Amino acid sequence: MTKNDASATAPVRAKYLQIKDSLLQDHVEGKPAGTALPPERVLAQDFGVTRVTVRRAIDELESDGLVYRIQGGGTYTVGPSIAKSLRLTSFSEDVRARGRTPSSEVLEVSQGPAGDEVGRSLHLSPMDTVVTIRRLRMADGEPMCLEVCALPARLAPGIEEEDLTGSLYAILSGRYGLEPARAEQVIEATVLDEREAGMLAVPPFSAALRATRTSYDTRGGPIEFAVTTYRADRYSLRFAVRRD
Amino acid sequence: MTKNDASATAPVRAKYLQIKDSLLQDHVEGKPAGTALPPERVLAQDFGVTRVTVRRAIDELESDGLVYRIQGGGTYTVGPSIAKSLRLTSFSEDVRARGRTPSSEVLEVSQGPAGDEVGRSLHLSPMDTVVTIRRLRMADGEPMCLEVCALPARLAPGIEEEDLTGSLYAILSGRYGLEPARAEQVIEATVLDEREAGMLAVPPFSAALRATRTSYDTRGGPIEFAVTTYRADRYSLRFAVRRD
DNA sequence: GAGTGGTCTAGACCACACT
DNA sequence: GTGTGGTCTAGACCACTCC
Repeated sequence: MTKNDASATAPVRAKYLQIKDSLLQDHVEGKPAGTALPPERVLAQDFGVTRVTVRRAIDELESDGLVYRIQGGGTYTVGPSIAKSLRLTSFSEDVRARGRTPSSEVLEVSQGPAGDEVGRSLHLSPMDTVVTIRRLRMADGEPMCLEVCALPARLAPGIEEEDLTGSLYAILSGRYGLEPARAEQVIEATVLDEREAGMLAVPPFSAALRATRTSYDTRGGPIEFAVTTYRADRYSLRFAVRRD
Repeated sequence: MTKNDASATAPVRAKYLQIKDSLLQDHVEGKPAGTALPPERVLAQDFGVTRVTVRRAIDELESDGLVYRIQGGGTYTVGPSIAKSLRLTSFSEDVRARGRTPSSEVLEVSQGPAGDEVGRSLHLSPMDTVVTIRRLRMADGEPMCLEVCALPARLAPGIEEEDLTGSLYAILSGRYGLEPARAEQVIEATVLDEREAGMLAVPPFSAALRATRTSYDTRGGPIEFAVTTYRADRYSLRFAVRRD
């Protein structure tokens, strides 16, 4: 038996994550802003763990921007309006989390040399081969963003034959054992040209958010370089920051 | 004596933060990407602390996007190109951190009713009085962003008489004892109108990043609602995300 | 198997808020 | 003073990587 009582085959889920989920359900979700959580010492007793473990769970909630702590005062909920945190999620996951249905139109799948920028980002030589996938991504059939994604061809041989209308992360994980673990991301503002605006069904020269992301797998190697252009009228980035 | 050997008057700096700084200096800054840090157990011995404390320091570096960990493998630097994290910083601090000199032109200081959006954000009634400060902010004399900031008049009486060309956070902290501790922030893309573009010295209809921020002090109350419009050609947001 | 990071325990003391 | 969150210790075992 493992240290957790999860069923034999299920992967072990850390206690602090279980406690996080439990706190989320019992003391955060649906609560008005400013609702106090029970003291850490009480929670520790309730859950039968040490205070360190409870704190770990609350650390997670805090960095998700869901609660805040006041030293000597207590821990309080932030309220229902502020939610979405900065996790590495795929477009498909993102859209589903908002209760909508993701779909994609594949505009282009090609192979070719990485070139300068992509090569540098993926730790490849500019002449190494990458697979480039260009997609228009939609939520409930409404265009949301344009995505151009480059993968080292060596890491995902034969990916051109896959159904690329769904989650790329699911394919990378399922077929190639590549698990995205972290990413570096740059967010910029840009103006759409006529072609882009047409595909996104907005007036030309509309504003857009551009996210340029390099994803790394659990072993630390780069596996994806993607540039995603989001409609400014449908997408914004919301997060909590702390001062320290 | 306190638990730290800091000089008597200096505020105590937590060990894990001291260790973070030390690691930053000795094993991160200036190191090529992929450089391994010493094992946590070794660092613990070197610093004369437990492994938990060392881990805490490395947790910070990791959430700053400066290093990444591979279970069973080690801890490695991300490299020099990726840096800036998501801390709550003022424009002045931000610009200085980039080695440039901040300045501001105060365009307007006024008092009036909060109105709907501002009132809601600051937990005030729409009729409560707020001080509105509109500034053009510059780095080395070059216009970088337009900022409109609203404060509850009750919290900062007489702030109109202060010199507002510098850091607002410094005034809030120094004169009013208000210490911003956390904030909620929304990032959007927008297009500048002629007036805004003129002030920022860019062509009309250029793209811009708009950050809408509500800041809270250490006691949990909202103290500032600010909308900042950044030139897209001078500002981008760079950060690391994890999958979990 | 040896070494690494990931999680957890059972305490302790400090700093701060509230009354 | 009492209660809260913030930091720290000195261990332990687990999961994973690399050889």
